[in-house]
Amino acid sequence: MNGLKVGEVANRAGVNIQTIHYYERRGLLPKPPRTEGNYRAYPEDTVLRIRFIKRAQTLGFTLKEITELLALKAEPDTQCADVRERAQAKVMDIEERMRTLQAMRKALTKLIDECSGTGPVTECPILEALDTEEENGWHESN
Amino acid sequence: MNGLKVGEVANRAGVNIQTIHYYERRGLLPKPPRTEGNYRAYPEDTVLRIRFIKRAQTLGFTLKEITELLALKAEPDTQCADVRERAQAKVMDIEERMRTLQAMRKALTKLIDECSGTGPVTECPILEALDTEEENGWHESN
DNA sequence: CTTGACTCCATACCTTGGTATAGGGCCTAT
DNA sequence: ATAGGCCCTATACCAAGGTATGGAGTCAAG
Repeated sequence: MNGLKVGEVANRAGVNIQTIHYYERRGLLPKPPRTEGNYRAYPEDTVLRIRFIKRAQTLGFTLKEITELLALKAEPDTQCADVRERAQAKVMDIEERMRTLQAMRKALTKLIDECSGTGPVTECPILEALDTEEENGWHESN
Repeated sequence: MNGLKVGEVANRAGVNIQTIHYYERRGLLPKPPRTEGNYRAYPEDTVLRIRFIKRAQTLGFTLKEITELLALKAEPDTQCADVRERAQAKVMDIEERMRTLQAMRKALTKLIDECSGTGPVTECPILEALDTEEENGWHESN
């Protein structure tokens, strides 16, 4: 009997079984052939495919995007530039999220600086800002 | 009849009605008194409270954390330092997320630089890296 | 008195990436 | 043949922050 059982794949790839089934449902893993007893019999390279998925996740790609990357990879007509484009779009996306976080951090540290950290909460500039704020540097020069 | 109806509050605060009910269920808004006909009759300051919540969200606080901030605010014994502490913790949290994004961006731009953007996808260094990568600068000096 | 706008409540649905559970079947060793 | 360890499917559940829907009640105007 050639092929790995799901638990074997899960062990080797370092994910759990449900995740593998989930990826199959999502279309990230092709449906493997079955044994007599209806067990999935995975080809060896399934482990590599799962690792690919996991690495792409650490780079910030969503499962939906990874599905697309895998499709590009499988398609022989794909140009390398197509992949590069996705990667560049993802960088833009990451930079956008970084800008949001920077704006948050800036606004927060400003409030923290204004707060002596002493006295009752009724005079806390942080809460006062949240109560009445009109303008706090969010909009210009974030 | 004193008190605002939920639709009025929603309009003034710029959120929708379901959100207000949701905040009430979550404990972010106190349960308002009811009219004869069982309509919620909100005090005026409910609008301010909702705006407080929305502003805190733009600073990165979750609804759970905002619930705590509101509790601190209501508690007369609270020291300003308590609030300041939350804000500082949130800054740490934001910085952690920024580091994650920076690591992603670094790894991605490295791959993009290695990719000429020409040729078939079978030779794409980006996909190759995802297939076989052992070490890509994620761990040291992120 | 009826229509339309508003409100009530409970419940389900959405996204993303899984995890958990129940009730069954398969396979191997003893 | 029976116990233990796998595996199967379907379904529900989790975080987070809402959004949507359905059926019923309320209220003011015409």
